[in-house]
Formats: sequence, C-alpha cells, structure tokens
Amino acid sequence: MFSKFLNLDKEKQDRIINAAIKEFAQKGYSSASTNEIVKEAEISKGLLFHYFQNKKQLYLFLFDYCYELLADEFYKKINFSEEDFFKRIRHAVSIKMDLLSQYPDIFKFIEEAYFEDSPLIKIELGKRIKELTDINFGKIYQGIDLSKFREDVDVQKILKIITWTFEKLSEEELNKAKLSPGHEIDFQQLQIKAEEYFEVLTTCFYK
Amino acid sequence: MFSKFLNLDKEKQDRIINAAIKEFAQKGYSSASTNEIVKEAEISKGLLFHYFQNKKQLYLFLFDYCYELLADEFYKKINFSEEDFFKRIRHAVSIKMDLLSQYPDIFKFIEEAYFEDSPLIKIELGKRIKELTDINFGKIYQGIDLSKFREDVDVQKILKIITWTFEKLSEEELNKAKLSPGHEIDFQQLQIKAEEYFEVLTTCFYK
DNA sequence: GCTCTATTGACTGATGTGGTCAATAGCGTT
DNA sequence: AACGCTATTGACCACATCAGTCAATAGAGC
Repeated sequence: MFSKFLNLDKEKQDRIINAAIKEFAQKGYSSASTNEIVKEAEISKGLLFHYFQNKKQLYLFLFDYCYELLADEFYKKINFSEEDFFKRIRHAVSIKMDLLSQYPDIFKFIEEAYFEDSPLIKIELGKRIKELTDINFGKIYQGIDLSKFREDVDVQKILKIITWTFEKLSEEELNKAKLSPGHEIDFQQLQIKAEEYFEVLTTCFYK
Repeated sequence: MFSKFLNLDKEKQDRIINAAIKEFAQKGYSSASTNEIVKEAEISKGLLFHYFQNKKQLYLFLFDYCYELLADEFYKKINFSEEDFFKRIRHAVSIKMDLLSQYPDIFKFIEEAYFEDSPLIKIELGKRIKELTDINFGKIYQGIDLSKFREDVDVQKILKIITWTFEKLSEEELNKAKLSPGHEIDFQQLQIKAEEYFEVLTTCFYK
C-alpha cells in the first residue's frame, strides 16, 4: 500500500510525515492543505500524490503512524510493577509530558482527530481513539496498593483528585508555555512543582 | 459605531449575534465564513455589511459583547461575603456551569480567541483576555477564611487542588454530555457528585 | 546512450472568499 | 396616491485556494 513511500530514505520520509502531521494538527483534516504540506516538506505536489493515493489515505496512514508511535513509547517507559499510586501517577504524567514535549504536533494531531466529524474518520478511527484514551486512564490504575490510603473517605475519589491535580498542573504549565515567546515548557519547574504537590497529597491522603 | 445595528429589534439582533458567535466559535476568526453567518441568521449578505463595516469589526463587536455578558452574569451571581472556601468555590463552579450550559458558544468563542494569532487579535484583545482569566481565578480567592485549613502543608496548594477538583469534575460531566444524544448536562448528578467530593476534601484538608 | 524510475510544477475546474452595489420592498408622511 | 427614506436583497466581482493530474525532465544503473 505505502511500500513506495516506506522505501524512501528515512530523512525524506520524516520530512513528509512531520510536515503533514503539523498541517493536519493545526487545521484538522478538511482545512489542511496538501499545498502547505509539500511546501513545508520541500517536495513537489506530484510526489506526494505519487506516494499516497489521495489526501484521505495520507491522513489514515498518519493516524496509524502516530497511534503506534505514542503507544509504543508509552508502554516502553511505564513501570507497571510500581505499586505506589503517587509514584505511578507521577511517573505516568512525567512520561506523558516527555512525549508531549518530544512530539507536540502528534498530540495535537490525535486531539484534533477526536473532533473530526467527516464520516471517514468517525467510522475508521473510532475504535483506535478509544484504545488510546485507555492508555491515559485505564491501565494506569492496575495493581495499585490501596492499603496506604486513609480509610475515612472513599479511596476512588482520592485517586481521582490526585490524577486531576497532576493533570491540571501539566495543563497549567502548558498554557503558560503557549503564552511565552518560544512556546517552550519549563520542565525543570514543572518537575519541582510536581514534587511539591506530591508532598501535599501524600501528607493529606496517606494514613 | 454600531448604532444602526443596536436599533434593530432585539430578536433580529440576537439572530445575527448568535449566528456569528457560533460560526467564529466553531472555526476561529480567519476560517469563519460571513456567508455561513448570514445563512444561519437568515439575513442577506448585504445587510450584515450594512451593519458592520467588515468582518474584523464584527469580530471585535462580538468579543466585547461576550466579554460583558459573561462578566456581568458572573459578578451578578457570585457571593463575595461567603468566607468558607469550599462553599465559595462550589458556588463559583456552579455559576460557571450554569453559564456554560446557557451560553456554550460564547465560551467556545472566548476560548478560541486565545488561540487567534492574527495581529489584529493579539493586540486588541490581549488585555481583555487577561481580565477574563482573572474572573475565573483571581477574585474567587478574596476574603477567604484560611484558619480552618490544616497547617502542615502549603494552604495555597490546597486551594489549587480544591479548585482543580471541582473544575475537573465539571469537565468530566461536560464531556459525558457531549457524548450523550441530547448533549444535556445532568445537573442533579453533578450536584450530588460535587457534594461527595466536597466531603472528601473537607475531611482531608480542614483541621 | 539506453532504460526506467523518481521527481517536478504548471495546470485544471471547482469551490469559496470578503465585500459591493444597483435594485427593490415597505413604511411614514403629506 | 405619491413621495421620500431607510431596510433589505442577492447577483456579482476579482481573487484565492483547493485536491488532484500529467506531460516533461532529471538522474541513476547498466
């Protein structure tokens, strides 16, 4: 299907993939322009359509690419044998932030895919999107040692509050980055803040 | 400036305003189509440009309109004499949810404005956007009685965790609503859940 | 110098854009 | 009924951009 494309040297593949992801991420499927993609990738219009049958096939190829890349990276790094919830969630958020900083456009691309409403995407991507959501929320809770938590309140709610805290902390830092000139996330400061909240949360929620 | 428009009967004004807000909210400034706006508002193309000099003026008018509407409604309802932080924040979130369910497109419109990067908007809307953010986070904390909180952790972080919890709870319910057939928020269930988290948070964070 | 594939970019017809403007509808006044 | 005046229309404009095509060319291997 895409064998012609996959036989290209890696550098050119990457140029095309990155350009296309960036464009789709910024504008969504229908508003994304193949003209912009070839300009950014520094290839000719004809070449893009030599490798990919049409815009739709390109988009689907990219979704598969992004999905596999994020899933692989996440599962490669997460440590499921860590039973302490705080450490687990802190680690998961940290991985997510790493990936986010490494592949910001890929995250945006996946995010945008949620909002696509052309029939194409709703049908063909529905299942995979659901799977990806589970990466964020499902498996993170498996095998957690709940015995450390205080017993006078619902532990499930505590888990949610903790998860939300780290998520909001990340979002806050991301929003700051958006307003800053270079759009760069200050990971060092985020790490420091995460540690501070980590301490507050353990103090208040552990026995 | 917009006197011609403001002399219209209210019903027609609303039709135009709502159509325009909806379109800008969905597509952002540059991709929004004046053709779509007049179609939705059921007026002719010419009439829109009879009332508003051009697309830009329309956008700026709408931002002012949305800004004032949200600010007015919020300050009208919030009770600054309530010194208990939990009650205050619970009330604020409840107001915000009310407004969100009443004016979903207006919230989306304002949200989109953050991401506009045409010079027009960055310059002319910058200050106002900042003010609106303060509505959400700044004044909510004024006059709070901090003496009730436990003293072994940073109280400012506790306030953030509480705020984030109620916000995430609202977001969660909103996302559920998006997936449901009628897009309706189950306010009763949200209220119940808020009470449950309220209890967990007071137990863990008050003395 | 031949073959064959990789690559180009000018081109197409369709669609959509913000904005204009001459024409008209409809109401208040005389 | 006839005038004036504003509210309202929608065909129209010049231009931009779109996804996709294809004849022409470049360049590598033999």
